[in-house]
Amino acid sequence: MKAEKISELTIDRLSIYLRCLDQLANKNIPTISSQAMAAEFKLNSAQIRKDLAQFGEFGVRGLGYSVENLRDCLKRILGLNISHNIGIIGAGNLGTALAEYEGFLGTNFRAVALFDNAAEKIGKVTKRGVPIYDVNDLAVIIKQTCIDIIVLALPASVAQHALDQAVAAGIKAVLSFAPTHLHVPDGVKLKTLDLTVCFDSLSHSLGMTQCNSITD
Amino acid sequence: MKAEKISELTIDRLSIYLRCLDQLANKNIPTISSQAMAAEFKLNSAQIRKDLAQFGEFGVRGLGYSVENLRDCLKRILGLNISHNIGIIGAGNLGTALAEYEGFLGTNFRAVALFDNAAEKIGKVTKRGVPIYDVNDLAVIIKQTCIDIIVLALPASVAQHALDQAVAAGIKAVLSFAPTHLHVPDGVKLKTLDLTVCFDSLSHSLGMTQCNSITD
DNA sequence: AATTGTGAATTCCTTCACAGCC
DNA sequence: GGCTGTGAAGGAATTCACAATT
Repeated sequence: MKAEKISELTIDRLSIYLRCLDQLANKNIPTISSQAMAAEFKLNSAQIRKDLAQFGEFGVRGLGYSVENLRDCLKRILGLNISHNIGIIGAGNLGTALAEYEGFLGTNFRAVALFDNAAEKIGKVTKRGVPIYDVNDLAVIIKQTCIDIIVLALPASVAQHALDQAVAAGIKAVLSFAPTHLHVPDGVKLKTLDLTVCFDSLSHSLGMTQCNSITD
Repeated sequence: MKAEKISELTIDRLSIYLRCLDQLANKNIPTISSQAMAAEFKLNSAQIRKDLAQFGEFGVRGLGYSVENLRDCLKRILGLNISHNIGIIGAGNLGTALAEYEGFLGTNFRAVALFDNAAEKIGKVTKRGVPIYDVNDLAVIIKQTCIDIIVLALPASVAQHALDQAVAAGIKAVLSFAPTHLHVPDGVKLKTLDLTVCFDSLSHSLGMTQCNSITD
């Protein structure tokens, strides 16, 4: 195991590998080689080995990897051995949908709070029982309910302000859906899922196919 | 302008540049240099120039770029001169939220249809009036309503099947929220927004800060 | 004088290929 | 024999630095 800085791309792939291993475990496959895994899930075997090797020597030469063991190791590396409570700022359509998101079921992520500034929303709960708090109480609720991940599901214009409040309250991990560039201090991890960029990119690809016929 | 293959990263940045230019246009700034733009929006000026240069010579040496002109050019490159109708497969929390997504307002993307297989949902409309169709009628509705972009907002287990149906109906651009690897034929553009990977990555970053104190 | 567009340099990521090990 | 872990090679993306241009 090296002390080098590990790239974001590697971390994202660990999550993919873990998903693959979960499927293998469900099929009661005890052991798998990087090549077999690469073939089954359309990956590159060298990359799997390189990625894993950055965290230790999990494999056995001549045999491959123990599915169960590797799964446990990846879970620990990804911090999935402990539960995470998620707070979502912005109780609009997207924020509420995320609070109810079925994809959290069976994982150890749990949406425990929504925050908004609209008086008519504050105090209510979602269908599944996630309470909506006043965003002014952000810091208090974060502490009370042990929130360690904040999701920003609000307009770009107010995203930085909400982010600053979350950071001031001690939050170190943020997922933003706001289509804008945000600034965070060192030590705070920010991921941005920019739907505008996604759709623009799809729009571009559609234009490409047209250009072939128009020859502009 | 070169005929080289343009990277996805470049396209995604064009979308960012366009957003910046929109802001500059709002401030009635007629002209901007790559350096000024880089400084204002925390970008790299050389990268801006390289990205743009792949599509033509939009700037004037000594002066910079015309905000209005560059904006129009980027819109055309990104295919934003024409409107796009979006169909969303999966009328669950996420799918419905996307159909109502405020971020589409003021753009030329419009969610025009939801698809589901749950009898109790089919035939209804969302608050903003997006109709929910039977997913079996996918091909017909795609043609009728001129849908050119499909969003997959359904469980991983059924995503590939739905995708295949959309592709069979002639769809060339797909955004998937399903946390699974999907296969598309050549000529079809697929973007995957994997929330599982995002949260796992955030979880990992939280673990890192702990390691500093525990020194494991 | 100022700024673009771009070759060269650099950094980062992926893939290859094989020594070392089981 | 088969597979891992890894140095080396190859490729891709970013950044530098400057000649060309207005």
